[in-house]
Amino acid sequence: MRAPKETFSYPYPHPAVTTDVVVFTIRDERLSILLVKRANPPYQGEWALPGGFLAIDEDLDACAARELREETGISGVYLEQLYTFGATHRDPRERVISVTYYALVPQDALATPRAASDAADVGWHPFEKLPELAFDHADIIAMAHQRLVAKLDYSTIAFQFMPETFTLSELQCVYEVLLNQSLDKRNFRKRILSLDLIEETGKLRRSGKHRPAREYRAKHPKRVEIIK
Amino acid sequence: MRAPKETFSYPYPHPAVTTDVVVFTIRDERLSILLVKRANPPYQGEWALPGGFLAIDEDLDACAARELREETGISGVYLEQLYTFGATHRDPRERVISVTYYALVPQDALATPRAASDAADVGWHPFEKLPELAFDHADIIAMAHQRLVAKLDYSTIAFQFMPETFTLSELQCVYEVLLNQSLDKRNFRKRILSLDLIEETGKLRRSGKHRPAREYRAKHPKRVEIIK
DNA sequence: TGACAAGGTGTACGGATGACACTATGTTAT
DNA sequence: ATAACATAGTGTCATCCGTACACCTTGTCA
Repeated sequence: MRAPKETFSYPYPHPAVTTDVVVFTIRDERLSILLVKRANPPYQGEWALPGGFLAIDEDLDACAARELREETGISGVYLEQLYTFGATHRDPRERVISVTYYALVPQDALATPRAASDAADVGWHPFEKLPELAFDHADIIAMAHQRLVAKLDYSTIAFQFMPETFTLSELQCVYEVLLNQSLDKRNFRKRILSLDLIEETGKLRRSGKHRPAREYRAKHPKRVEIIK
Repeated sequence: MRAPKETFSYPYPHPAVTTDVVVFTIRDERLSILLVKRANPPYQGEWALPGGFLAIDEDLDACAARELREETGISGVYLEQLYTFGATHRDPRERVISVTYYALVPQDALATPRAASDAADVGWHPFEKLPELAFDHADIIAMAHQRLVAKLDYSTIAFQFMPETFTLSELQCVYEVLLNQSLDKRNFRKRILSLDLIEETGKLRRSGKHRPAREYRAKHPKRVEIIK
């Protein structure tokens, strides 16, 4: 991919810059994170966040989106810059600054992730039992989780986990998983509906041997608003 | 400072990494920002945020603290990473990724900033009437301000503007300036005291021809806590 | 047609929030 | 000495918001 033997020189040392992405989704009523198994050293064979080096003419956001797409096949999802990690020896090869992002993938995401060239494997891992991770990626995940949970309180970020249409029970389940506590059904519905962010599709969603539920959709599916 | 003629080569292009710092304080009951006038191109003679290139063996936080100290003489203040700006042509010289920070300086800060070698001038500018700024520094300031105001609501960050001892009226003034609205004196005192974060020094602060005020100090001056 | 399982609905209490006005005290000028 | 001044300091009440709580509805399936 890169021209061999060519080198790039600077009058003083430059660090490498990467982006890494913490990809969250909710699967089987558990918060899960997408990890790739590294095909190459360092940390060969260990699980890590999807990510990679910034191209010299590429915006940071574009790099995160590209790496996500290339390494996992996921695109078009909510993606937000998280924090920049730059401890001096976080990568054994050279000085690497990692601009980290987190992404939220709707539950249904067709994308069963596919492994890319530099990944031996790709897969979802429940947040509650993550494997050992390469680099400082465990720290990055911890910070992403903290940010995600904090944002539940004052934004509509949870909607980014929902498919195009969903039921109130499904939405409640997302909140319960993220907050790790059960919520009162009536209070939940009252609060959500008072936000005026969703509307009925008019259809019913049937699943299982019980009364079907009303189907809703977000009025502005891509928008994350600050509330209260 | 750097050895001349030495060069550093890499098999693929690396961006430069800088840190830039938005330094806030409150002066004369106005939110103000510390700017340096650039002594060298690009943007020579224009106002910019203090900041500079990351040393190859230096942590990001350390770089921000060092640049702040070198360019303005300020140290030992609250410093938090804000966001990383990396648009492809934000610096005309080469590709530059800026990891930005914001700092809060107590009102009394002895440090009348002194201009450093690569700055023609240093000075405080009221947030409400900033000059034209170099690079994308106006965007950085806008984001820092947004973050600061948001944090007022759910943390004790405002205390970082206070000197070691202060009166409740002075503290209220800080909140009023930051929120850009006046607050009810009784409700403000009730709320602040209920947080159990400050204690009386036992002394009185006299200023002007009127009743002296009780003096307080923060119980944990360096700590910023999340509240509510 | 009856058991099942989740869907869907309203009220009442308690704590927190916000509005509001007067007295206290040291300083300064006369 | 004392009176005017300017900021310090204090409590109550009404309203709103968050929370706790239980039963009927409706489609499915045996």
